[in-house]
Amino acid sequence: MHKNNEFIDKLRSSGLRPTKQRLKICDVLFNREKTFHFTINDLAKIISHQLNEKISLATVYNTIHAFKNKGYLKEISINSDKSYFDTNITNHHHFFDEDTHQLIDCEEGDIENISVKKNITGKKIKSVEVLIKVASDNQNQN
Amino acid sequence: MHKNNEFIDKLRSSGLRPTKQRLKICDVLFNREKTFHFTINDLAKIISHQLNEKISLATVYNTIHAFKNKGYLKEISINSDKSYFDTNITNHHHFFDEDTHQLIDCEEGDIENISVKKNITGKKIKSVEVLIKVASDNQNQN
DNA sequence: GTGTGTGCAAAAGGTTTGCAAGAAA
DNA sequence: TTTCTTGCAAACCTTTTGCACACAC
Repeated sequence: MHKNNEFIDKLRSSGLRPTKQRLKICDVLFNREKTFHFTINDLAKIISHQLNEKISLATVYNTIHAFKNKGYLKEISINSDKSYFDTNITNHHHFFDEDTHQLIDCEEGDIENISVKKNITGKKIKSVEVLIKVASDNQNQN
Repeated sequence: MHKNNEFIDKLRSSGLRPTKQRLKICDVLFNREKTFHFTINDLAKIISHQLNEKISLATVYNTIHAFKNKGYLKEISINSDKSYFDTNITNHHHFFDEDTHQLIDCEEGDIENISVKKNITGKKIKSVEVLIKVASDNQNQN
């Protein structure tokens, strides 16, 4: 919780009021060394079980969407029943482990730059995402 | 409906009984020139509104999953509230138009081969999918 | 005090499931 | 007749919404 003031500034500077709930979520998401991949459900579980705090699900959804809109989180394109988010907002790609349903960041250099040679008339490229699905050798393909 | 026998053989050969419903769905999906991208809802609408036939939603889900498992369809990785399927089962990538929610196939050559330089220990790469999100120039980014 | 944010419960939307009736082999 | 498939409704899960109350400023 030692980055609290940092979080308060961050929220204030983007027009979000630094409420208790938002600060708690900041603490879970951003007060860590490594990137964090999660679903809303993951996050809610961490808050309620691990931290024994109670934040309404609706508030978690609200906050995550607010953070995403402010650019503090990225949503990852995976075909899944739930949405996955990533605290790493740099341009990067992902491995998705089909056995464990875990995401792993690709680092720069793991994949060469993608050059897209086709244009859609009147449209601009907003993002290019690569998803590499992996599974144990003796697993049936998705 | 002139490919009916072909469909019957296809289904039989993969251990699926060629029922009226499955043949109708085959007709909608595979009796066309170009690739077809769709959601279950799209498909159900075509069947009920356009063709005025009645197939239970559960059966549509059943059939699409069976077809996917047999390799007749591909599911596309998009973060969306619904699942998108593709009748083009070759290795290829996609544009996703954020304005219209339409998918467009990338043809071979539109994107250079992706070389993945990282390995996940004990895991095998099952697929590499590229998703290029596009939108009108004056649109806010996703 | 004003405007935002929170929490709860209800609703919505997509997908899955259980089971009885029907069709294919 | 045996096995697979269908259809319906209910259940399930994630996500969204409406509204009263509480909190930040």
